[in-house]
Amino acid sequence: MPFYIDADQPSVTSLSDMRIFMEAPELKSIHCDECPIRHRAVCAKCESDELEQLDRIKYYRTFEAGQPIVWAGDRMSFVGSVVSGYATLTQTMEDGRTQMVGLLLPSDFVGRPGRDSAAYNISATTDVVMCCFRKKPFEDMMSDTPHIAQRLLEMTLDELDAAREWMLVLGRKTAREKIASLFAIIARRESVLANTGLGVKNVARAASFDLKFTREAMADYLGLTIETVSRQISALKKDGVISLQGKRHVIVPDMYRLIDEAGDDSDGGLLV
Amino acid sequence: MPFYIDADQPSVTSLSDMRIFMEAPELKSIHCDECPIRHRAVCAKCESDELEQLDRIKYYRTFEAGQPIVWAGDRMSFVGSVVSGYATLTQTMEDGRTQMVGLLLPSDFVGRPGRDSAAYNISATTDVVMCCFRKKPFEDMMSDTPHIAQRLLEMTLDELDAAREWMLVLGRKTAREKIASLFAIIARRESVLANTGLGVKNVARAASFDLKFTREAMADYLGLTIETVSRQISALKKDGVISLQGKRHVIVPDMYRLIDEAGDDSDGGLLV
DNA sequence: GGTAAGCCTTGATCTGTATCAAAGGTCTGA
DNA sequence: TCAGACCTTTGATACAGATCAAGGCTTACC
Repeated sequence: MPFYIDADQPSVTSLSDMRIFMEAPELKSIHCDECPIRHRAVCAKCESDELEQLDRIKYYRTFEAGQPIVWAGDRMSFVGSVVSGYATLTQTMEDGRTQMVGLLLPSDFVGRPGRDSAAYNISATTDVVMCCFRKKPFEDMMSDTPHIAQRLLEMTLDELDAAREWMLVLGRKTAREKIASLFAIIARRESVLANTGLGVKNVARAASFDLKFTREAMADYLGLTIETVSRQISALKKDGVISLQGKRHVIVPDMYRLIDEAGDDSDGGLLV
Repeated sequence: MPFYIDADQPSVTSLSDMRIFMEAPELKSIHCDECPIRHRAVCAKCESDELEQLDRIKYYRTFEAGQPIVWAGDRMSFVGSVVSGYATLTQTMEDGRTQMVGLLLPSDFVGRPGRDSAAYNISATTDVVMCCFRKKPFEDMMSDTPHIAQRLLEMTLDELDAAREWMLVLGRKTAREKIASLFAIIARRESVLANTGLGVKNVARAASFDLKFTREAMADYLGLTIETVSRQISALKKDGVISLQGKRHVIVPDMYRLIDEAGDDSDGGLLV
């Protein structure tokens, strides 16, 4: 199948970055220096000798959209970074209720050093390329070189903050606020300036993005049903907070309005 | 006011541990070797020379039950560990809706190295003793000695797991399951064997604990109202899942039953 | 002993979201 | 071109939990 080209994520993985993977089926050949996530992933603080060492123990794997990467409880022989694409962490109850508990974007880390079975289901939402390290050599490197552990700590603290923001969304926000919050988060992370024909004055307030999620994935993210997700999206559209091109492309004419709908007191700082 | 004696937490801070603090108003005099959280806090992996170094930069602070420790947005000049008592992290929306996003028990770490304002409200639920380090010297030590950062990484990863479990509770569980989940978590962490008169055979399944929280705090933890919390506790009592001594002491005759009510597929392993 | 302030419980009613149901789009493959 | 699968939307109805309201219990203080 053709490789998924994510034209809406120019800052993260540009088209030319992706070509490296598309045109090199032998993925192992990409050197860390040329890696699109080099400066944001777990390797961000590594010196060039450390990078060499990582380079030797790494290998690439690809996962097709919709496919599981690991199941909760499975033995995990590797850890690694998402190079391109989206993946999700989900928890499931016996009766099938499921809750998404993590969202993995390019540069995010997968797996927990020191634990050998997965705690959550991980699955690919879009096609995903991962840079993997066998667990043992990676853990050895971690205890030798502090740069990896330092970066991992920073990243984990950021994830914890994100999880706590999300807890407020799950516990206290209405369905409409939940949808607005989700859109605000996505827009913050990967919006492109929207050409909405609103004129120069409003360009800075506008944004647009492709929704990588089905209604079901959004429902699992927000603790809602797909029907409620659908209704609230329709309502936001009717009220002019967003507009849609097709079912998956969202245009936000005024980010401040969207953030207001999300009920966040964290203000326009989001747009910086 | 007299120091709060937490007789239900023998494994964490024994009565005699507490006397150290009660009888020594000049708290600074306690040496790390005698510290009740020495082997579980951020200092757990430190060698004796590192401990000496920490000893020199630490100081103790106490907070009364109900008092704020820091407000979100405030400048935070210190980081530290909870030595005894309970504290909570909460987020608040403009209109007053609040969600608890973290629970701080003895040995838990407060503050984020590298950030200088608090992201959440932190307040003391019971009387709290904290072991504090001024931020700058602590950060300097962190970059010199890997043991602190290593331990902090472990602890942060554990907190992230707890936050994700909590997200499932908030997003997908019913009110009754939420209460049962909360009780199961508390019981797991600090239950004492209950003398419920059920006979030897059932002792291992039984547990009891003091609720340190008001109904309001539980509601903020679980994303419910106080009325719903109250009703669900009454219902669990009526159904024999728990019984109460006064309003705050909970007896669980059968932990398996409680865990079943919580809807967790994570099974009896919790009791180990 | 009386009263005020907190906290908790319980009842009545309302409402936001889930559930049940049907139908419209879009894409794929025969 | 059609059938089938999947995703999405929309309507009707049900229900869990919120909201509004009242009263009980405990503790503190005058």
